[in-house]
Amino acid sequence: MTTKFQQNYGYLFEQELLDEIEAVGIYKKVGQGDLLMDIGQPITMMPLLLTGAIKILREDDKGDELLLYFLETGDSCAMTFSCCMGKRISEIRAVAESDTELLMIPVGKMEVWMGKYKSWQQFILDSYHTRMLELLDTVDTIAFMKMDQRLLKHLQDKAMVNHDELVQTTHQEIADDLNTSRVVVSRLLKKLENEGKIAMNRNQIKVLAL
DNA sequence: ACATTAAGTGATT
DNA sequence: AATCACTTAATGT
Repeated sequence: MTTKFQQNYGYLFEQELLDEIEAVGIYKKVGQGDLLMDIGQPITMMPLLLTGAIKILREDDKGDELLLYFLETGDSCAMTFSCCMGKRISEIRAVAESDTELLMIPVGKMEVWMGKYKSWQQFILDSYHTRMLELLDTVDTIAFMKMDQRLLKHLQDKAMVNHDELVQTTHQEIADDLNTSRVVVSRLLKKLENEGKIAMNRNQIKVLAL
């Protein structure tokens, strides 16, 4: 665990901060599909991803989900930052996209470190910035791209975060992530297959056009 | 062999 | 692009 942490974050922080993080951070391992954080839940810890990936979802009043973006190794969750601005309730849901190892930091510490370590402050601001860009990208995607393009992009993203062009999922799951119906996904996937961009089998899709 | 779950299809809005 | 109402195919027990 220590080595994985050093590998991904070692170059970011000074030794003193690294020591503090290792002293106070709680190592956690979660399996694919595990719920890490839900809407309305109080935030007490902020995660630093060591391996794996997490998907961040929003939910509408009817319980329909929409995927916002993925978090990968080296990322943290921007929503946890806002809890330092007074609000301590999560606005999003976080689900493990794959088996994931995390280092959980108590939110109290991140406030203290903001003042104490320049490198930490920089890390938080950078993270916030990249999350913001990710979010803008998905807004663009939802607003301007047609379903077939969104679908292909989603598959490519999924292949990317899992480091595997073979995506293990069902049409229904994809439909949930994109907030559309399974029938539509099935039809568009068939079209993509005919175009030679993907190959399909039950429960798995191979992304050929990366 | 049977039940369950995933995926395909045509028609309608 | 969504929904309905099936059908067909793959898989688990």
